[in-house]
Amino acid sequence: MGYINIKKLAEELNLSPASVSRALNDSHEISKETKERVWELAKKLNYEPNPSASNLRSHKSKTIAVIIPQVANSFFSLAINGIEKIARQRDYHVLIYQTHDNSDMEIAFINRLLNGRVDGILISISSSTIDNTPFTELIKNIPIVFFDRMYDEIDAVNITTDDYESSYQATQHLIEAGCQRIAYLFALNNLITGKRRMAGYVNALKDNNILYDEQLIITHIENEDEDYANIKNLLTSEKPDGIISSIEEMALPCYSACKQLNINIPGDIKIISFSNLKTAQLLDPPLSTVTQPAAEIGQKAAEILFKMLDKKHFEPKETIVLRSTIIPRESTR
Amino acid sequence: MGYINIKKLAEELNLSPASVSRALNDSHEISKETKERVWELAKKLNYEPNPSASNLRSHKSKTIAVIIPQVANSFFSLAINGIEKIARQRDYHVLIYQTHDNSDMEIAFINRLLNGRVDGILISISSSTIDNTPFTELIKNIPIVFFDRMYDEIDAVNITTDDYESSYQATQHLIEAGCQRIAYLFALNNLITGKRRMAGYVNALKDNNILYDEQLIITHIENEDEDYANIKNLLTSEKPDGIISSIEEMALPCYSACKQLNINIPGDIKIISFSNLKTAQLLDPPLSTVTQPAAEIGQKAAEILFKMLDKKHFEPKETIVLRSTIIPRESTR
DNA sequence: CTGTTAGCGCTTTCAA
DNA sequence: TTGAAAGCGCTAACAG
Repeated sequence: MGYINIKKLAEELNLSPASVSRALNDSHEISKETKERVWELAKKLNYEPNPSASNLRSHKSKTIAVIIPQVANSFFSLAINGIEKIARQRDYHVLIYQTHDNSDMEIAFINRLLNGRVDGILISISSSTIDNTPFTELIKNIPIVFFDRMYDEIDAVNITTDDYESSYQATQHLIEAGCQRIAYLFALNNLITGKRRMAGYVNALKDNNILYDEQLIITHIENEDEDYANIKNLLTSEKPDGIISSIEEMALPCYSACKQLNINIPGDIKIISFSNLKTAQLLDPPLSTVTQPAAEIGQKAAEILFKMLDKKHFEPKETIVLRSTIIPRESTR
Repeated sequence: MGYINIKKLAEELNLSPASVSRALNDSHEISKETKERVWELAKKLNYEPNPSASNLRSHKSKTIAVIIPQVANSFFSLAINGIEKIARQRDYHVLIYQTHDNSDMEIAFINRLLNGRVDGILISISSSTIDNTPFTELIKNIPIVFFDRMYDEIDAVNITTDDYESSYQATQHLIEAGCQRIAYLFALNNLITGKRRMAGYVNALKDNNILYDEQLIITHIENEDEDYANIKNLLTSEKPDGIISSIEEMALPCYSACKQLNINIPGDIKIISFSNLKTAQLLDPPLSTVTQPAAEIGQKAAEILFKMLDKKHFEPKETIVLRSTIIPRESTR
């Protein structure tokens, strides 16, 4: 196809190309009957407007970009799901970019998107990001919504979950279950997300008069084997009776380590993790989780972005907080 | 940005826009020193070409589309991972469309993509697809590569896995483990993928002189609750001692049902499933799997598509088969 | 309500 | 090796 264009439609209908264009875009300055003649022929000939031409002229790409660390991740794939749903409702197209937690890629992607390829950007920043200065400039040039992983300091539109509160509650949950030596698997430490989760843990300990012990903190590193070794070491030398994992990716090796060391879950140690694993209840034992409303976060982020695009001006900066759900599973065993 | 365009670069450099364009595209009819002058200024001014203008004129969008049933799925998210990797190497952009297994959406998406928005399409067709006639036309209009879920009958480029062989081997594995009444959880029944997996099961039974029993087949339906009820019913009334699940989405409820019915895995029943779950070994008990090389399939599909785009003609129709891995876990218990 | 004209930013002839 | 000119298909501005 593509052979059929507005000019041909116009000839066929004895109209000017401009009128055809207006009719196709449902302009109010075209009579209803003309519109219907145009629509009928367009449909009959299977006409699809050329997006490049339209975009070049109108400066609207009907496309948004999603920049995330990784697609193959339970949270992000669900978020994309939500985003795509909203985009489709609006007849928008969705571009995907993976940073693999490399913040340079992030900046490079955005710079490549400032030329009109997309109307707006949804981003979850990489955990290696420290310097936010490039972003303070970028968000002036294109509508951006941050979701889940965002900056603390810059004035942007953010969609996030109640990281502090849910982490606090998860800790409280373990304490009420009798844990006194609760270890914390620390990740996303450059991000406000990670800091808040940590703070929830620390404050819950304090409010329960349990001493914070640095020896019980393991910080996530890139290397899987080292991570695993560190966790194993923690389990043997510190003998915690509870563990909070701030990411799914650390809870799973922790499970393996417990099995290997013959540490009984939840008898010897209780584990709760931030996780969106659909199969959590089938793990051995079922994994207690802090589950984020991932798809809803994606949807909400997309909705806010479209609101910004509709209004043709940038939204007053705001942060929307959705609530996570704590699902304890120890009892089911 | 976006304010800086070729015309401005040309003025600044005392060159014609045409020469600047040629230099930026590394044309061989431009002197090396001119190219370098252009590149230097372009970089300095952070120039990014307007993709709409470029595409409108050159009919190259540097964009591919990925049409899949669902992002939030272990196989497809890994496949996207592989696709995005190759696309980035080629400086291409990746659009994502979810069909939610609705074949009408599929056709609608493709029709919307025939207007130059993308240079090529990677597609995994929906399991509800029966009629392939729209596709026989579509694949003449744009380069398309089918991956994992494709048509049997049409002459297209396909990337797939050894569904028949791996299913045969999985069945053989259960038989060698002593199973005699092996049930089959049948899905993707409209697709050649599903048919081949079924055929592998049937032929393995035959080659081992085990009677094929229709009562042992459960066909996947959309409704989760009904699926679950059917599986439970199968377990109680037919008492199989082995189960092959042709998709992950049926193996998981099967696990739950066994637990609920106090059927011991793998003591009373052995289960193996087509699955790409990274956490398979943490399930209770560890899940024996037929694992597809998901990311590699995505990569390969993208590579072939780019080969088609490079050659500017359509690839001779071919089917590339990658091998799945069978991972038995019963022994680890 | 409809037509005419111009031009978005780029690439591609054709000519020098 | 470079420049001038045309035009991809569409829509916005201006007329009428």
